[in-house]
Amino acid sequence: MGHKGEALRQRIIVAADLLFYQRGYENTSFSDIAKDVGISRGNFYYHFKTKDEILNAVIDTRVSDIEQMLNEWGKQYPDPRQRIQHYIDILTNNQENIKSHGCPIGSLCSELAKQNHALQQDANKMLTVLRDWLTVQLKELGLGKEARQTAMHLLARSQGIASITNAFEDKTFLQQEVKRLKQWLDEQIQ
Amino acid sequence: MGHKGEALRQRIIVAADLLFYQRGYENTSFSDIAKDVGISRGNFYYHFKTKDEILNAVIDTRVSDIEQMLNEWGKQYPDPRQRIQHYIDILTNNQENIKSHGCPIGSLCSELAKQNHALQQDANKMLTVLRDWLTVQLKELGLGKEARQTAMHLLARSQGIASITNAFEDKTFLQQEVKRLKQWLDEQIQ
DNA sequence: CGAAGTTTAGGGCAACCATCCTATTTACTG
DNA sequence: CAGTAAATAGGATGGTTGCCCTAAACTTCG
Repeated sequence: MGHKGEALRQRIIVAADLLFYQRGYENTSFSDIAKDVGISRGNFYYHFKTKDEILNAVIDTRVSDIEQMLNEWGKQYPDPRQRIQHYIDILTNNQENIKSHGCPIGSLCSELAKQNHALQQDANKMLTVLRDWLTVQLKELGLGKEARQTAMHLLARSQGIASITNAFEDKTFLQQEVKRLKQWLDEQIQ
Repeated sequence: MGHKGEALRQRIIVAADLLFYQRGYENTSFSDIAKDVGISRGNFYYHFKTKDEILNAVIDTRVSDIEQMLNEWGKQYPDPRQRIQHYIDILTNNQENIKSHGCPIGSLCSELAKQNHALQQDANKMLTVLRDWLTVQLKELGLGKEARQTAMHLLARSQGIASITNAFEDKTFLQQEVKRLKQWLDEQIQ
């Protein structure tokens, strides 16, 4: 297989990723993606034989993007405290998108759960990667058995903030909640 | 208009409500609802001319159900503290459904937001009714200007708990978080 | 160059969906 | 009981979707 096909494959994944986020998975058609990439449906089908296949590719990409980001933070920031703060800052850094489309992880998991989709478990990997990473960070900060539970709590808080920010289209709320969440974090790890 | 039609109309709304919750709005067809009610599509169309129309009816029903519930609590429980605890208990009381289908309010708002649906604002009413009611309760408990912000925080926490419970299909997590949320509430209003 | 493999385009198909339409049955009223 | 209105059934329609198929164009390499 030539590398030209591989490059196009990547472009398709990027376009699909964005559309799935903005419009949802079911609400995005092959034609929508093909149009965005600027190719024909036939060509699209050459690269991805089913819709599940491209969803799978999008999820895989997202998971490894997350893993890479967390890895990066591990190298850049020696203090787990700092790393977790960067996790929370994801909310602030993406507030415009969150306001318009919610959390890309949470909204996808929610949609797939509703259709009992076969790839629901794969989508959950986006969450478990974050959960496990947060657990490690919290343990490094001296938390014991409760680290995992606290990590889950952090996930839930983030999801809640994204949901309400999206529903009310209110970035101010997001900012308030981020501040509150950071205060709470400081109290947990002194 | 006879009252027979009105009764069927109600049955349609109930069936649609449930299906929208379990499968999502877009993922539910006229035929699905008609089949559940046990009527033909033609009859269905006699009662609701468009899909938006039935969504509208479902939202209206949900909103007034919520209002009625809150009203009831107002009469039954003299202490706002108690009332808010009942709000939190909604999570526990519906944990099985939340595990399988998420929060009926949050997941609908999220879906409609993704499609830029005309009724998104109407769906938000389910949230604003709760927010405003929580604000009143918190003010009665002595909170001032921060009452509204705290109410929003409560909404977000609930949404987050529902999202993660649904994604991980983990009722234990829901129970842990409810406990935590009640502890937090106690700290806010002493 | 020329053959074999890779990539692209786009027409076609069966299924599904929201909606429309018409015909029939049922309920109500004078 | 007759006639009008309400209610029900289900076929028809036009649009969209995921997916299939075939032919053409392009790449690669002996």
